[in-house]
Parts: sequence; structure tokens; C-alpha cells
Amino acid sequence: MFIGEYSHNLDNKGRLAVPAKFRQLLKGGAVVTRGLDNCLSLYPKKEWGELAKKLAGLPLSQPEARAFARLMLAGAMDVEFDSQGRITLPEYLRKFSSLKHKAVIAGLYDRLEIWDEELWNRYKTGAEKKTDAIAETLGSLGV
Amino acid sequence: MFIGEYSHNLDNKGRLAVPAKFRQLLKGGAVVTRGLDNCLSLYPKKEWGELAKKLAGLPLSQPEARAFARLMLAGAMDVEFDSQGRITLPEYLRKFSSLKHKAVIAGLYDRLEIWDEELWNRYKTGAEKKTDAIAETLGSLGV
DNA sequence: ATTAGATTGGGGAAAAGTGGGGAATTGAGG
DNA sequence: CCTCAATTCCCCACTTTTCCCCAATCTAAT
Repeated sequence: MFIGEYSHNLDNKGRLAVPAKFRQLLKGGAVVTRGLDNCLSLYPKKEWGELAKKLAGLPLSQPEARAFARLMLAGAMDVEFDSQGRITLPEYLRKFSSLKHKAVIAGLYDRLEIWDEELWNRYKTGAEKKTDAIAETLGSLGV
Repeated sequence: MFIGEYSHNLDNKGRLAVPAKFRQLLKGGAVVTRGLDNCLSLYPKKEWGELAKKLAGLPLSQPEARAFARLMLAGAMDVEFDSQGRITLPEYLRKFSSLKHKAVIAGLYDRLEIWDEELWNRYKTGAEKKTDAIAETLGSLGV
């Protein structure tokens, strides 16, 4: 299970060191995709496989389902670890997520999220203020 | 599985380099044809065979199904790789997809799509705006 | 303080992408 | 039947990017 929040640097080749703690869970390969709210998601290959299968099964005849599948599948990318435990993020994903130099890697149970540090802080500040309200909403959802 | 997005150039002979990562999945031969939304689809021969069979089975009584099957089947063309891993796109397919110099090759699970870069960016921009709404709709479908 | 484990940065070798020349093939016209 | 022109295909060479390895720095724990 992935938990915790880490701050790492991207070097000027677009490489990002994945926290050592997470690496063994990603040994079998990993996939990065566009996530929600301008972050990137990093899935173990197995988890991704299930998601991809569902996406590929969406009806091609519906324009919106088609568009969604295209964004998700084309936006995804296999990543491999170098001998130092780093992954290389393709330019288009760095652009999508506004990643510059400082990045935050957050563990979210079954996946990792990668954020530009500034966006992360801004998002977190906003979310913390709303925590109480969110908690109430969640209560009604049975959490 | 094909995933990822690549930007490559067509040269003035209509040749396009297929990303190295995808080549081995296309070793057994490949077929290009007209795709949806003005792109081209590139299938491994095996996948194409199955699709062609489905197309041939469409009810001939429906004019639209008939037109669709005709476009896909008649537009299809075997492609071969040269020693640099490039394929040559016939002129009529380049025209159909408005391919000029810059092309995007997108991996979509069981096939590749080839887009004119400008059309791809426009399509993506349009689709991203709807992403959240689509994601919610799909959530209710169990994706 | 020393050692071990992690992160960061960079240099060099290898692979991938790009463009173009020229031979081989094809087809039309003399 | 032969010639010429146009197209296709094969190969070579250049450029750019990626990948792999080495080394320095930093943190934490003994």
C-alpha cells in the first residue's frame, strides 16, 4: 500500500527519483497517466492493465467515450526504473502537470500521484480549509 | 498493449517512423485504414483480421453501416517497414487525414492512431474540457 | 565519527529519428 | 521492342534523444 508524501527534484533531463519505499511495489513495471486536477498518476502495471482493459472496451460509436479513452490511453506511458530508481517523465506529461523542478510524490493507497510542488501546496491549502465541510459530505456517503 | 503519445515527422516521400517501442508488436505485419474523426488507424494484422470480419458482418440493409464498412475495408492497405522502421502512407490516406508534416502517433490498446498534429491538439483541447464530466458519467458505468 | 542507504547531477555510448542519393522497377509513348 | 520518365525501394549518413553508468552529496543510524 502506498502512503506518505515526499518532495523530490526533477533534473533537467526530466528524471524523477521514486521514493525507495515505493519501488518494490512497482518492480513489475509501472504506468504514468494524466490524473485529475492536473497531477499525474503512477500505477503498478497490473492495476493499470485492468483499467486499460475497461477503457478499451468502451463503445467506439459514442464520441465522448471515444475521446475519453483516447485521452487516457494515449496519455499513458510505460515507465522504467534506471539503476538509481528514477523514472523519466515524457515532455507532454510534464507540460500537462506543470512540473518544473520541484515535485511532490504522494502515496494514495493503490497508486502514486505526482504534483508540481507549488500546485500541490496551493491545492492542499485550499483543501485543508474545506476539510470540515468535506468530512460532512463524506459522512453522508458512509465513510 | 499500445499506449503513449509520440510526435514524429512525415518526410516529403510520405514516410513515417513508427516509434521503436511499438515495432515489435507489429512485426507480423500491419494494416492502415481510415479511422474515426479524421485520423488513420494502424492495426496488427491479426487484430485487423478480426475487425474486418466484424465489418463484413454488418447488416447491408443499413446504408450507414454499409458506408462505414466500405470506407474501412476499401481504405485499408498493407504496410511494410523499411530498414529504419518507417512505413509509407499512401497519398489518399494522407489526404483523408490532412497529414502534412508533423504527425502524432497515439497508442490505443489494440491499435495505433495517426493524426495530423494540429488536428490532434485541437481534438485534445476540446476533449479535455469535457473530461471531468465524462469521468463522472463513466464512473456510473463502473470504470 | 563512520558506514550504509538514498538522492542528485552529469558524461559518454548507444539507439532512434530524419533526410536524401541513387539503383531498380514500372508504365507510357515512340 | 526500346527509351525515357516517374515512382518506389533500399541504403547510407547526419542529428538528436535516450539510456546506462559513475561519482558526488546528503541523511540517518550505529
